[in-house]
Amino acid sequence: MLSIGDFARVAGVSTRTLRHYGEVGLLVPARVDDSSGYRYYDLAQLADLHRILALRDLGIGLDEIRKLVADGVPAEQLRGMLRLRQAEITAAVSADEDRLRRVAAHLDALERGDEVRTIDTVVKNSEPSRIAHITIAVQAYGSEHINPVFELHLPRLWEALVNSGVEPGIGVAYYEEPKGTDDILVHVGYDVGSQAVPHVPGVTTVELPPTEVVSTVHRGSMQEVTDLFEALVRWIETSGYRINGWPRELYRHWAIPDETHQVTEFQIPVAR
Amino acid sequence: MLSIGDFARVAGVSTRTLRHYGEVGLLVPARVDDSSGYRYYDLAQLADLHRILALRDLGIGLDEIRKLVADGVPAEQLRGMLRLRQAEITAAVSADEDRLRRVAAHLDALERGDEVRTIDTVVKNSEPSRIAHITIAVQAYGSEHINPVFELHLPRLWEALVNSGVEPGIGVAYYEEPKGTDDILVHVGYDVGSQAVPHVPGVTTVELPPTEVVSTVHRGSMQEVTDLFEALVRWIETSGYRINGWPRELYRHWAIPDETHQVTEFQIPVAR
DNA sequence: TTGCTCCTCACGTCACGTGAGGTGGC
DNA sequence: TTGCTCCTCACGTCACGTGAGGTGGC
Repeated sequence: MLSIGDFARVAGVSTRTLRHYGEVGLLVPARVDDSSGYRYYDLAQLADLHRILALRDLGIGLDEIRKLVADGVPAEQLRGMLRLRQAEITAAVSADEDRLRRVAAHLDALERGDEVRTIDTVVKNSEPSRIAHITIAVQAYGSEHINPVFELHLPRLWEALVNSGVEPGIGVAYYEEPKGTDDILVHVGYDVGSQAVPHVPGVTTVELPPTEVVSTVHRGSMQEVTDLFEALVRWIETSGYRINGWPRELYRHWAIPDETHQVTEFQIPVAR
Repeated sequence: MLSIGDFARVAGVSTRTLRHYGEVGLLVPARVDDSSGYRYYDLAQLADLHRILALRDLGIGLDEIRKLVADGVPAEQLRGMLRLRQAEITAAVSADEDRLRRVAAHLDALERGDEVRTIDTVVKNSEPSRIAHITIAVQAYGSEHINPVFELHLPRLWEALVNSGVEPGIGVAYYEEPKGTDDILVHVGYDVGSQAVPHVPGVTTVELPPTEVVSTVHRGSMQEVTDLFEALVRWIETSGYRINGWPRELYRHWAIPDETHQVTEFQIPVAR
């Protein structure tokens, strides 16, 4: 018979741990003194405690351990638990390795002194959206090519939608680079939710399915967002993701002419 | 201005999370309605939230994040945090990989149907101990060689100690295999704690320093413990440890002649 | 009037660590 | 009498998830 302190010392655990295991019925003292409440353990219980500690070390919860030892640790059940834990730990390792790459990507962006704070960048699932848009081909990115699309064509789309009884939501654009040409197709329009959109020449309605995206929020003017875009692409590559779709811009808060209050979300679909 | 639900949807978090961030002062709504208590967020806060989520994703605690964003996320401080997290995650990964090897070692023992339940095996730090022992050379393990040591020589050691006024603690043995010979040196004696041991011919007092050991508890007779010992060595090797000292036996509960209640702890010093 | 969104508590999670305040044997 | 060990509460941990019970606008 050992006192709780001696037993704890022999096993290399704290007395609090032993009391806790008693409380949850995992390992109750062989004898508890009636008057003093002192706990006494039998040395034979050292084997039981070892078994508990071994299972705990593998990351099995005390509840599971209790069931397991109550059943006498049948080989089949133990094998199942171990296989399960193997899968769980493997998943945890690869999640941590992914995380490690993301940390490295942020550090890399810091080192190269990227203007852009990649630390504002987040990986999330984009909401599904349905947009009514027009499509215009341009020669290159850069405001001298892009601006006309927004200034000439977009107001007409707005008008057409409103005239058809459709209430436009936030502005959305995505940039497609078809193979075999140098053109860039600017698709730009408005979120229309679940509203029916009557046929308007030149206007297409598409569903943007929900997808994993790397997202960052930009405040202010859309001049000079090319740097931000490039930093984002670099972050994606460094962090071990792969670009998996056309980049999008969501004009969350449209504020013309006071561009400083404008809020734009950039999204690039990604996959592992 | 967005309601909490809309803001949550845009950011891809739960409303509970937003309320929590408000509670802890990490991200308070731009406006709270006086009468209804409704929270309203500014779209400009989406960038702040993204930053919080990005840092959280790296495993940084909300408290740390609060300090960081309060200071405007200075590059130096951010770099420090990221480096720290890098080290922490790396440590977590390698701990998980170790764990994975231990799981595999248990599974391996199950597969080969080892008599011995390696699941009783635990890695712990042995208590430091001081023992007074005699040393006898034998030809091989096996009871026909080992038993005489215990039956002939050990009782005399006990007597000598007691006669010298020393109170022997538990029995301890360790088995040394010196290079260049086939002999096995059986060191066997008693724990003497901090008691002074007078000189007795043939008796040596040594400190067994605390060390990381793989330990398992055996109940019953010491016949046929060779299988257990071999399974233990196999477990050690499969689980990625390295044997780092001579194996020990601690006779935690000495019960002769009723050997079924005997409790022996086997320890093998290990390192990574 | 019926859904929908929003509100405020407040408990639960997991395995103990860490006091606080008190008692019994050498 | 002074240490030492042991005892029983009971809060704290971390970032929310999950009801419970209730309210205000379309």
